[in-house]
Amino acid sequence: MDNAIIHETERKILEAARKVFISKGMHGARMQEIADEAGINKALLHYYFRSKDKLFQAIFRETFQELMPKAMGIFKEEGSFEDKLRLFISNYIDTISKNHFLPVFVFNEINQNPEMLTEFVDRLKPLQQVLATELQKEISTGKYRHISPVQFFSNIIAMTLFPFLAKPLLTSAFAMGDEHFQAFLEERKILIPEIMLTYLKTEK
Amino acid sequence: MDNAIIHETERKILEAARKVFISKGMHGARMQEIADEAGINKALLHYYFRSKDKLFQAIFRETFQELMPKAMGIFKEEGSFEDKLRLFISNYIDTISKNHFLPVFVFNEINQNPEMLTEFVDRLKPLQQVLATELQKEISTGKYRHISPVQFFSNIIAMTLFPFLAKPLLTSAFAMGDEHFQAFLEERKILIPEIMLTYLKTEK
DNA sequence: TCTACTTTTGACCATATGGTTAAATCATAT
DNA sequence: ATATGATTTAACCATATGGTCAAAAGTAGA
Repeated sequence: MDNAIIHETERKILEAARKVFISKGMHGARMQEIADEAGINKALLHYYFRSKDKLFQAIFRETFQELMPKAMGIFKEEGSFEDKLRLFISNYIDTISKNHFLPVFVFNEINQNPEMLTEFVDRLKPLQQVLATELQKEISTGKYRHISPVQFFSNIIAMTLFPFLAKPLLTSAFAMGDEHFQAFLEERKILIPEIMLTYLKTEK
Repeated sequence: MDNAIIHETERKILEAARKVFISKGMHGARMQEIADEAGINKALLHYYFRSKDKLFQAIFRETFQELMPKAMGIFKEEGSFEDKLRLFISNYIDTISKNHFLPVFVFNEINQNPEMLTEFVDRLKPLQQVLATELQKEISTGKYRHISPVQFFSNIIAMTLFPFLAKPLLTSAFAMGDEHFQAFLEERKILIPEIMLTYLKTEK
């Protein structure tokens, strides 16, 4: 068996595990269901990944990275802070749109097992750094009023991710169909930056 | 046994179940652990609540109500929209502060089992109604620029709840201790209304 | 005190579940 | 073709888990 096919099985497992773990969570997921979903024997799961826990770790690592905003690339480019912010939010909404359930899954698992984070803390710093620097640059030129990086970051991410976290609630409370929800997301690509930038550019 | 003591047992069970369910989730929770936590026999759980599912329903109903913002009271009072908004956000932050883990728990369980919502949809409408009416009133007098109720609602709730959903992430990424996190929350009681009101009051 | 009723418990059951193992199948190099 | 090593499977295993049951303990009225 050549490498392509070896990895084929592993890929099928990861794909299936991802699907099941994300929709049922670590505890709700069943090894048998993952095996069925992957179309293989349950023992094969243990052949490739020693235990449920190890398999889960693999999936969690993957999904955690996906959820982390890819801001570095954008903010290191040329261009105005405003344009970069708009692009970042728009991209982020598009990314998560392809995986509506990522935010709930990741936030839930993190809350149930915060130690998992230690592994990622270092990888979080650069992102936070870049954002803080860029923001500070604008503030110190007097273009924007002062706001701490945590507050700024929290507001942007909060407004961007919330629709996905609360999707069932929103669609049921506001009687939205799927198309309506999509339009709602599109509108937010404009609205979120508009809200934050209006605040930043208004004299206190 | 008089009523007070009868209900004592039931209360102990609900208290224990709440604690365990909220920290481990429906699937992660164990009936034995709930019994231990309540200091009673496991069979008693089934005597008072027929099954794990029934017990969970009881807890979920309770916690869901707690998470739902108590905006009705505030917005039906006299006073300016702005004051009511500020009061609402401040109260909401204080409420959830006493139960940091409520949002993750509720959002996660809803996502894993959205049918649970059907029971609550009706109870959601009045809140949504009141908020929409109050907001529309301000918009139509020209005081505020136009924004749809869903968008307004989403932004407020998003910014208010996000710190609780992402607490482990925020505290680790921004190296916050518990006191720092508390101060961060306090600051948001001012910041969130300020951001939204600045946006609403700025000409497009 | 005796009786009827509710509450509480220890022991138990059936099943689900993560994990193991030994054998079978497959691929490949000699 | 055959031996060697990797991959895959069916059958098992030990344990955890939700749930039941019959008996014990507690309560209260006659």
